[in-house]
Amino acid sequence: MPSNTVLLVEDETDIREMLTFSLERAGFDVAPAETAERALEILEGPPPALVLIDWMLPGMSGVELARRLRRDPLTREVPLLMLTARGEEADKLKSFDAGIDDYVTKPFSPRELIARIKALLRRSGQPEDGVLALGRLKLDTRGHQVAVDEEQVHMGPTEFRLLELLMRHPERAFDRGQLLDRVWGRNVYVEERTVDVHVLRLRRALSPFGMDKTVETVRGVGYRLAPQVAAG
Amino acid sequence: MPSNTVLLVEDETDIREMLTFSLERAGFDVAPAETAERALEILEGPPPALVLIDWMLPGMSGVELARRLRRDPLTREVPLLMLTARGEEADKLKSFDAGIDDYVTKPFSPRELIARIKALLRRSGQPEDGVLALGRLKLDTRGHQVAVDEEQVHMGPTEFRLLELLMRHPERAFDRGQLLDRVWGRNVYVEERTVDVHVLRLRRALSPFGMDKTVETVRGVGYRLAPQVAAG
DNA sequence: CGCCGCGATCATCAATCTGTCATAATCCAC
DNA sequence: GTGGATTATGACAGATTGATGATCGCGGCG
Repeated sequence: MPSNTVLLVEDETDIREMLTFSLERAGFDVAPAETAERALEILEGPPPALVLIDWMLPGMSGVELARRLRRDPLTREVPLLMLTARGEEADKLKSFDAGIDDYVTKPFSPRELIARIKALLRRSGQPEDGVLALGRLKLDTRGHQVAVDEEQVHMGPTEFRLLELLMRHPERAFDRGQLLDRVWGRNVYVEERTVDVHVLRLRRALSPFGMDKTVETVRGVGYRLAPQVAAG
Repeated sequence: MPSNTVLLVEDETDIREMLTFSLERAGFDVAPAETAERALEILEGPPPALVLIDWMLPGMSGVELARRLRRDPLTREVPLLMLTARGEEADKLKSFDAGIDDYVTKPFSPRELIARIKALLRRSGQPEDGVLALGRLKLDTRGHQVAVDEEQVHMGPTEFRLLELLMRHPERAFDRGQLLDRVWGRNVYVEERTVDVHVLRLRRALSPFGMDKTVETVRGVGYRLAPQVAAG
């Protein structure tokens, strides 16, 4: 992880201080800016891990600031989170149009905000929700549990995420690099062979149910869900 | 949405007191608020089972308050009932647009109001009598009592609310942040690890009945009700 | 006051999970 | 078949994460 800093752009002093407090409490370094202009100055330095922008700002608006960040190659990939008091569709659209990754509507709990930030940092990936069912396999993302024929299966967190990814893309084979990116996270340095070990562990967890062949090896490539399972 | 508390937002003192009386008589806990602003303050704590809002309020209007509640992830699912003096179509539409679940036109009889409230709670999956039953577990939201096989179980208030939340969402796993928001209330700065301690206390309270495994740990995530209990 | 019940933290211990190796198994092309 | 390449496995040491017991503080109540 590069710079653990969150650039916070918020003009209202109370909110800015409250957020600074919450963020630091959550282990982030905070670079507070009162205006978009000040934010741009700060951005002359090393890019932050994430930018948190209030929608309403004196001077340059939050949206305009967002647009600029997106135009600059140096900040193009920094996740943007918008704070807004209104939740109207137009605003949402405008924000996403400006390249916002997520937005939080006031009032929000600091905890919720932190959760969103972490989610964003973890990856600007797809949201997860619901029950994935494939053949005898059932994976509940909400309840964080896996079952074969209604019977609970225990596995570690990594194996869970691995299985989830595979079940979300049943027909597809992933090479180890892709698995590392999508299950472990982008900038995590882990030996590719480690994937093998976790696949093994996943297979072990499923084998008591005779489903150890659920995850197939694609020699020279990587792994995928077995076609008959994928077919459901 | 823990507790069988009704959040009542009504500026006219007479009506507010009358309603408070009726509601309590019907077995609800009541959190009265004179203004929308005050209501929002109350909503910093654990979410109520239902919100009853007067259409006309000084300051922020009832509709605006309703909109806010709908935007907030924590209150999005709480049933909303609007009180209005006028019954015009336009108003109705506006209310439903704001996410109101039902509305009652003044003048109304307390009996009718209570009936509507119960209907709403029933529809949103809450037991009319305030008793949640799951397997051997029985939790009375009105009497604030828990029983296993008809036998009383003693536990602290926090453990009670914790169990209530879990029983209301049997299939779901909550992370510590969510538990803090929903059981303790938002904007409450409490160490996440504190959740562990209360889970421990809840388990202790249940263990004399061999139900200490009722609350399961989901490693790396948080806690949930054990599936077999959830199914029961 | 001093006792109690309850709640929040902290320190510490225990359970599991993780990433890597080294080594055995397999597979494929020749 | 044989050899090199690719995977599967078992074993480990360290790192995380959860469980637990003890402690401190607060507000209610004799």
